[in-house]
Amino acid sequence: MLDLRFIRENQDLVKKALKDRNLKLDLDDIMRLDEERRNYLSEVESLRSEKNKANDEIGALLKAKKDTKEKIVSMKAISEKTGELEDKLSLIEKELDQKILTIPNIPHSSLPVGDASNNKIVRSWGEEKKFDFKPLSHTELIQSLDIIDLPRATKITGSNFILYKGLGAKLERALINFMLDLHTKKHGYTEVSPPFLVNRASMIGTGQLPKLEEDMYRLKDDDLFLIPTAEVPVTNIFRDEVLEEKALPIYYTAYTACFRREAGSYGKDTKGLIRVHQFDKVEMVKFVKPESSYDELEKLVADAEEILQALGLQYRVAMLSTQDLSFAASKCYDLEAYAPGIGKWLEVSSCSNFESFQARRANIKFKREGTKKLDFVHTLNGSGVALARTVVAILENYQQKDGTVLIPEALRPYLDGLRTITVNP
RNA sequence: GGAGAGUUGGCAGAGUGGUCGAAUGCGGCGGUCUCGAAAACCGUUGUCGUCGUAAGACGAUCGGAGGUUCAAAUCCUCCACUCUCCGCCA
Repeated sequence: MLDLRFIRENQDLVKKALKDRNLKLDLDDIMRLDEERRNYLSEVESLRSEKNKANDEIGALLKAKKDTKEKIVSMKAISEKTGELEDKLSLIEKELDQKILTIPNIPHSSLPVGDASNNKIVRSWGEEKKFDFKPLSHTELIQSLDIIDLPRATKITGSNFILYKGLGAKLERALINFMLDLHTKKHGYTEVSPPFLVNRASMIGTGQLPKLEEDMYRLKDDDLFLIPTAEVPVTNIFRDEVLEEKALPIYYTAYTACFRREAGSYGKDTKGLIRVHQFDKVEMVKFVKPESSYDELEKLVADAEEILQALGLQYRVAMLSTQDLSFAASKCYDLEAYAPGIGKWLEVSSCSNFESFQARRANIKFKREGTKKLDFVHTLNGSGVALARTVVAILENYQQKDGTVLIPEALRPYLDGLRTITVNP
């Protein structure tokens, strides 16, 4: 969330952000509410002050063994009046708190303004694979190789779930290990393995709630949520904590399954592995000082890109436009790998700087050395990378004329040196 | 799942209805002493908010949310978490 005082003092900036994001949100209404709140607050606070004084006086009278009757009567009156105003104030505060949580982050000034068609391709890597045969789509490949069984996954759970089999399952595990190894050994991340279920406070902390509740799997009896991304548990590691300046930056990487209801997206990418309710992902999360967060974003993107490069997958990097940017982010790059079988660019990574937006919600601060000052950290995260779609890209890019799939060299050490995916026995 | 005990400032730990934002100890910071350091002594030491140019004044905060009361760290209810015992269990 944004700081209320910041909003108050920078209303034009916030209004521009809302406009650039194409959001209809009545900021004036929120500002009116804030003014009302502050008016009530002053009144309540001065009454409380009176009340505190009266209370002290009663204490003094009691100690001196004098009569307190009169004082108690007058304090009762103050108390009643205070109570009434406090009730009104708390209603206003509740409404205001809710509304503030619906204000998105301010897009960074470098972003293209407009809808997704304005996303800017900032660079590309690799070349389109040439085939001397007609490349198959991943849906055909997983069937013929018998490495992923979608009908049975649907039987077990429902549509858009995945059952990996044999080399399919091994490929998945190899990818996870390969990515974690690269990030921990080469990029300086510490591996963490967090819970896959989180509470409401964590979901609010990273910004999934209150806005996206219907997109989340929720366990009603416990009011817990299945994580849509490791970003949620990992960022919340430091919720309500004050970090030491010298501890920053902190780099974490985590493998988790990710669960998404994808409510309202029926009919879109419903076949195959592109849009599924559960997928594996290796995520990178950073906690950094504000002054370095944009440099850290570039490094984060490079870390994700290196995964795709090592896998030999053609990809491009898109800087998201203001309307394509997620609620909590101020700047985001998407990595899109090319899938020649279906002829599509697949979003396999999303790397964002949230500045202090999440840190403010989750209350993650750090103490600057030599000062008493507490500052919010900046948080970033990026997929490094998301798996189901990466599997699609690998299968479609590395397929051979005989219907087998070559295994990218970087993965072979994780697959006992195996070179090719052939039909599952 | 059942029974019991807890949750207080950076930490330890007192406080069971009224000058309690909270004793005391440790730690941190500043100072005295010292060539320097240690020890000792003195002082200081949370966070958030409102008003204010500022100095500052005031308010909130004793796990969270409600309630009782003129008044709550203290009493009551619910919830979360921690510990002990029992049950179940990968």
